[in-house]
Amino acid sequence: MMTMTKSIPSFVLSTSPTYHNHKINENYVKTPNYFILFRQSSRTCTLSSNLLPCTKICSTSLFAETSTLVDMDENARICKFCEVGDLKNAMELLSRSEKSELEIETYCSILQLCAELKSLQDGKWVHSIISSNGIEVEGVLGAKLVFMYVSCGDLREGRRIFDQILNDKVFLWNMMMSEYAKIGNYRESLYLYKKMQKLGIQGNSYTFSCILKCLAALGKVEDCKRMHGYIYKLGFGSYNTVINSLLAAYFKCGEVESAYQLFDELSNRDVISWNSMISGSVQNNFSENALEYCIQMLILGVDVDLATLVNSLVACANIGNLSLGRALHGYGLKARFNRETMFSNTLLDMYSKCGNLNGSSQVFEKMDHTTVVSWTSMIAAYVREGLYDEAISLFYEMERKGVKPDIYTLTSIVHACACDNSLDKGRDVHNYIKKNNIGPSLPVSNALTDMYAKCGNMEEAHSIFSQIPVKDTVSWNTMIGGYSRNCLPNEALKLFAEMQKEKKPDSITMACVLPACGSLAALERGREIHGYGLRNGYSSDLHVANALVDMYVKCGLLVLAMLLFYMIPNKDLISWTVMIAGYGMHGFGNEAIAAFNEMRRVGIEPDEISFISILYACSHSGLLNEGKKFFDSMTRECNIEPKLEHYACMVDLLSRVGKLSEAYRFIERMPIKPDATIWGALLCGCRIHHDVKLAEKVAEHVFELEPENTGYYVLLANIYAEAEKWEEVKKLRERIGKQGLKKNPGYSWIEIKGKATIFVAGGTSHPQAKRIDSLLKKLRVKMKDEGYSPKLRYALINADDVEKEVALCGHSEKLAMAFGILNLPAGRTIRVTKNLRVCGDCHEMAKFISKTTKREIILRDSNRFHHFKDGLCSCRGFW
DNA sequence: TCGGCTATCT
Repeated sequence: MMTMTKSIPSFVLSTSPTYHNHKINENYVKTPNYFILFRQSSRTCTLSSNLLPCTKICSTSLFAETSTLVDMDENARICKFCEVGDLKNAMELLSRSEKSELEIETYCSILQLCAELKSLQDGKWVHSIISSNGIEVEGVLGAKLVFMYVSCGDLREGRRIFDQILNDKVFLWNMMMSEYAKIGNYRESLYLYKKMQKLGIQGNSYTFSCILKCLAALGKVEDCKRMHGYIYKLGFGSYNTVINSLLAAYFKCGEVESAYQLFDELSNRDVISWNSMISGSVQNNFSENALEYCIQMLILGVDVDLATLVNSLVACANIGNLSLGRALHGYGLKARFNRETMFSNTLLDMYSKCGNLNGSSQVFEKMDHTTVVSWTSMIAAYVREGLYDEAISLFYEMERKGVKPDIYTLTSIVHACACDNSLDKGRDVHNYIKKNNIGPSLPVSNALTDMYAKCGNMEEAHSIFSQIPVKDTVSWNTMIGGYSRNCLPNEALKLFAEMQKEKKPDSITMACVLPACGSLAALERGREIHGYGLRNGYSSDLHVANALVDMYVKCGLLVLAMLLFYMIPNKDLISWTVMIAGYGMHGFGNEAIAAFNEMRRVGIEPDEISFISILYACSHSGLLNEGKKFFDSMTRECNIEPKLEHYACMVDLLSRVGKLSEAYRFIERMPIKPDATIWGALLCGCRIHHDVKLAEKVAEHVFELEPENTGYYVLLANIYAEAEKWEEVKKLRERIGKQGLKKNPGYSWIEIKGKATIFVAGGTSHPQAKRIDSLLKKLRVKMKDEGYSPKLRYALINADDVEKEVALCGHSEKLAMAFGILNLPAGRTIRVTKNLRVCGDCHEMAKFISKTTKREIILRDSNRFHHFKDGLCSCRGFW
């Protein structure tokens, strides 16, 4: 029954001798050579499917003598099956064997095979046989069982046995520790290390590599340093693997200096050490240093491997060093690394990040083997250049070529749609994802949330967001930022509060939520968030610093904003733009100009947005000539084509200073079609300068372009009212009524003790309504006594003067100011925010209140800030 | 060791 059907297979001879005695050696290699050899050979020789000829395990070379093996015992036969990887027969034989005949070695042998084949089921079966045979689980057998369970992925059961057997094998301890490290349970790994020390088991180089990795992952810098000393004390200082792990640990912890010092003192550097320096520097944003190490390697003639080139190319990409990137490209070609897909992929990405799309395309086209990474990188390259359509068509081309997109591809392509602001294309991709049953993954869901938010569809964005089972920081940030960006600041703040219960906000969260505080003028909330940032070290982040300056500007604390601005060490274009706009909003045109010039002096070139800021600042301070000069310098010096926003600023500027016909001509000569805001700016000027005739002409343009915007009808109505053309006011009201339009209601709010109270015009529902009313009446009387006359024209009602006064008294900004006086301690600044522009009568009254109550009033309207102090306003009439 | 998603300004 046991016959040998073929001649002796040669592969058996190459079997590793260590295999047979089942010694667990310390440095166990997961896929031993014999196994690979076996697999390769098995293609050329067929073995008897049933039973194999066996021999005493150790005498492999005497296979020929064993053609008749009837006398072989069960143990040897099982081991022989194991040796050739035939688990099925080995298991069968094991099940049939008498328990008294089986040796520990045999169990070990079969458990080893189970581990190699990762067959948990068979392993468990062997375990149950061992138990039912009454074999005590200890020593070598225990270790083997642990090894089997851990190898098959059942760490829990492995650990249970590990704890039972009280072993002193370093290998097994190392294995347990590294398994815990693999699943990210670094604490358990460290716990085992401590236990091991207590038992007096000396670690080896593997132990230290693993422990360093865990310490680094947990950010335990001091422990890493202690370990550093300990390693040298124990004499592991000459082990490259240990020292390289130490280098990696220092880099992981951000201890760049310690890593550099260690490397400097290192006499025995191998290529891994060098590569660690390069990749560690890159990880810590020291790409320049990384490239220096790379160059040193080349100079010293150290062998450069793929990792060296890949990491160095990443460094080139990070700092945009195209020339060195090209040189490394050349080096890689000579060394024939261009066959390595990873080399080409990195290269492709490097060219793109250095702004050389052509280079990317060339690399991509020359590649013999493209992978999904190559395609994704190419797609990202197009997105980087703003070529969204190209990116999207490349995505579908890749699809047609049968390359399956992964989550990187999908996030990239969804991002492309987001940048393209194209809801339709985004939906297509979303549908593609749904149709292809690509399970929702966190990054893709985040990207989809972002895409819908960027396309302005917050309902869809929220729907995706709410369906994410376990949200990460990015999910929350995306949603909060989406609300901020889409003018839903209350939703942003609400979600931020919700987030705090589940996830720790990071610096990006701050940058996402601060604009919401700014737009609500929610100073208290903004301050709280600022404090949170200070406590967590986020406020030194440039994005956060910029967002803070902007928030304080919009909450009316210009001085604080300035202070923070000047404390930013590395101001970027956005820092300057925020500050320039801030000066502008608060009526400090000359300061804005000084800042703009200073920005250019320090070498930061303005972009179109900073030009909007400076033009806006000029118009709000009535600086006509300066504004004209900036407008001219846009094209002449900076090569920036003025857009609608810039023209709007210029029309605004001309109109405010009373150059209405010049503004009209300016609009007529515009090379692009003026929109409603352009004509609206002129209409506003007509009101300031009481030009009814021109206003009527301009208004028709506005109504044609934006018939649904009630603000413009109200503006014209005001112009008529101020000219006391009550008939026209009435006609206009009818026109609004006929079109079913409703006037955008004016409301103002004031924050007291972190709580915002909102007032609407004529509102009487507030618990303090009576007190507010009587305070306003008293102030009105006092105003008249001191020679102020109410600006009755702003009442927009054709009624007698008393009625008009009553109507004016109920304006929301007055109610909010009065509420502030009644509820804030004496001398405290009153900060009121209004959704529309401040009314002229309210403006007058605010001046008076600031004088008579000796209070500073800071009123933010939809257009700018008004600082009232001692009866004067900072806007000096330019509003 | 390569590629992705979140942030500041009119």
